[in-house]
Amino acid sequence: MGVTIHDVARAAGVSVASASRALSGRRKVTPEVAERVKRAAAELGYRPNAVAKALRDQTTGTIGMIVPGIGNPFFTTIVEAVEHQLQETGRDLLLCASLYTPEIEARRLNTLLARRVDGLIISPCDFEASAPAVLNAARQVPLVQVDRYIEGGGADWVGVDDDSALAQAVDHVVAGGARSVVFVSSRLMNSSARLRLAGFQLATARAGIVSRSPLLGEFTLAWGFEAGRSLLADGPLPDAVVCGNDEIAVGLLRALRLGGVRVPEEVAVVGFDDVGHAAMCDPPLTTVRQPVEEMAAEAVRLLGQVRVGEPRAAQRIAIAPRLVVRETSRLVTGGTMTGDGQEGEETT
Amino acid sequence: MGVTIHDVARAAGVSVASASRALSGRRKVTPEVAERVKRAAAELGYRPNAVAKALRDQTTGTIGMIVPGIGNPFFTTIVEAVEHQLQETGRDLLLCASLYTPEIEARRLNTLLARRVDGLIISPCDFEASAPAVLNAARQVPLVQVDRYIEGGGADWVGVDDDSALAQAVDHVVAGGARSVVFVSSRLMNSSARLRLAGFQLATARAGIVSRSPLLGEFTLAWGFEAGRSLLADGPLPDAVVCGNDEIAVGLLRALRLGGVRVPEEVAVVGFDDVGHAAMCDPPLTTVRQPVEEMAAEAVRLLGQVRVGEPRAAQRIAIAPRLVVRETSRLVTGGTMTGDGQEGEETT
DNA sequence: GGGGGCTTGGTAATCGATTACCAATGTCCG
DNA sequence: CGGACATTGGTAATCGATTACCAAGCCCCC
Repeated sequence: MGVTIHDVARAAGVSVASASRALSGRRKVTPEVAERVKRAAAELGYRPNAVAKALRDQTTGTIGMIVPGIGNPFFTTIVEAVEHQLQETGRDLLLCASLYTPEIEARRLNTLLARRVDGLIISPCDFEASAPAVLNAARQVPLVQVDRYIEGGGADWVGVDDDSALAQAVDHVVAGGARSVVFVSSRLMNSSARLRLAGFQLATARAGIVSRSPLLGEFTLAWGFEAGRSLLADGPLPDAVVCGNDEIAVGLLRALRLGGVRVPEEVAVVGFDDVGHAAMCDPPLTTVRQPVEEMAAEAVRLLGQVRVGEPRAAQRIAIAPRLVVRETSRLVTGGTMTGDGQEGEETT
Repeated sequence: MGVTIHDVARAAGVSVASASRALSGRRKVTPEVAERVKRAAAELGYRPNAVAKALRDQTTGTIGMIVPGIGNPFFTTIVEAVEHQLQETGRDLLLCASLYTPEIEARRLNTLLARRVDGLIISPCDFEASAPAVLNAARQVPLVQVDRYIEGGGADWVGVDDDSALAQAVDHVVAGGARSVVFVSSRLMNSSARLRLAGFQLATARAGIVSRSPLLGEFTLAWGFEAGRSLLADGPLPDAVVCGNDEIAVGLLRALRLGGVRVPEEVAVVGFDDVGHAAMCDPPLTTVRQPVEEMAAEAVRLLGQVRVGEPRAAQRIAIAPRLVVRETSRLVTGGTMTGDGQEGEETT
């Protein structure tokens, strides 16, 4: 604690200016001075104060990130990917959770702005309620939305191409012989839910398939389970169920299993995300893999392009995902695309 | 961007001192001045610069946290809990991942120290290699280890009581009739692996049980699967398998299922962590639940007690966990302790 | 030998908020 | 009415690193 560049300069017998120059190398100093300063710094254990540097330079080398919840494996994966990208450029991540609450989200935005982050990456929790705070923040600092976005298209966004995703999912089950397909997802509180439903409807229409009215609840295991039960109760089962995320799919699978329905023989099930437990549930889940690493890279890249106050059309980047076929859907192609993709990370 | 307290003072027609005082309320000003200043601040959209405040106050209101990986649900859960605790006191979390690599970990420690975090919470990735950097950091700033710790006991630690955990696991399967028990875990690279093995050995000895030699690999699904296969291959199966974490347990379950072994009828399986997918694998896993929220609260509390440079015996706080009985072990008690504990969080 | 130009070191301003210290004014009481 | 004391506002120092600006010294060539 507390050895400053003044101490280093004194120990080396030079001025603070020379010390700073010797250490940063931004202007030349005699080799001898450089040597003395560097040794003094090493001996004293000098560690430049990033706070002072930030104040002077008007840049903190810090990016703020806000996601609805870190308990959710999908967001976790994005956070991890973003952290990874930032490390490449020596920046650090200031992480916050909005707990799916617009008010908390707005507060977090404010503290991050007060901390003078160099940029913001956010997945706004609510399509409408998040809008004012997000737009306001975007006026102060480069801001990129990931996955979810706010209405109006006022800020840059990076996400998955939901149309492509749902088309792949629907085409896959149709190729497997399905003639009736149900979509089980979340109510339309956020952009993802909206886009996925739209993508599903587009894909089924194009495939000329009967799509029964979608079941919309929450992006949770519990809702998946409940939806599964109501499918069992409500008469003839569809040939396939496409889910808005993997949690729903897993809950649904469990309900079907308890109901004695065989998957994929009687009903095919497709999830969305391929994050966390999709590969290890039973049977392993066919799902659409979110291109998380690419999304993070793209978000960080975009962040570097935004110039605050310089009006510019908001960018929207949708990355095409890939369907990962496992065992909850019938394989029809000769060449399998089966992937496991479980990296097996260490725990505890 | 860039309205400072000087701007506010000028707009209100007072000095910066008065403006600061009116806004912070740390000294009295005439109601009239207070009113003028507050209105000016609101009109200009003044947002105090936290960087300048940090420089002046020598405190950033930021806690640094380093975990081996955020991809891992166990660490994610701790991060979430710590973030939650910090919010209570208005502090923010600067999050880093060491990627299970001591060198990266040391670098992250350095940048966090340079950013003058007010404290550090770390789960050191290596029992030995992490020690120098962690001890050095602990000399500069309050530091608390969570879950994993470094050799020598030189820094505070909060974690689970592994002896109690393993005793509960072993006693449970023994009560269910098991006479031979195998421990499948990670090689002893980190403290958790060491303590859990020790706890297991203590518990089996006390129960007078035959414990075959433990299988030690990694804390991964893949290793659990491999261990399960070798159990199947190596002759008579044990009555029960206790695992070092849930990933291992899930991998093992899958190997046993493929081998046609019924769980829990032929072999009982117990995991460790109860985080992520334990409740939703098939059959739902009996496991020891880590008291994550308590650990986080305790870590944050400890952080507040540490005074750097004030020599003090390192604290070690081991919180007793609770066994959550699900379906991979036989129930023997009349009153079941079955818990599900799946909160069902939103995704995407 | 002298002047132009280059190199290198030092002094002090800067970033923005806080606050120690001083000054001015008001209040109260003998 | 005068002095002691309380209250409130302002000025300037502070936190630590960077750098604009200035000055000194040196080289080179005419």
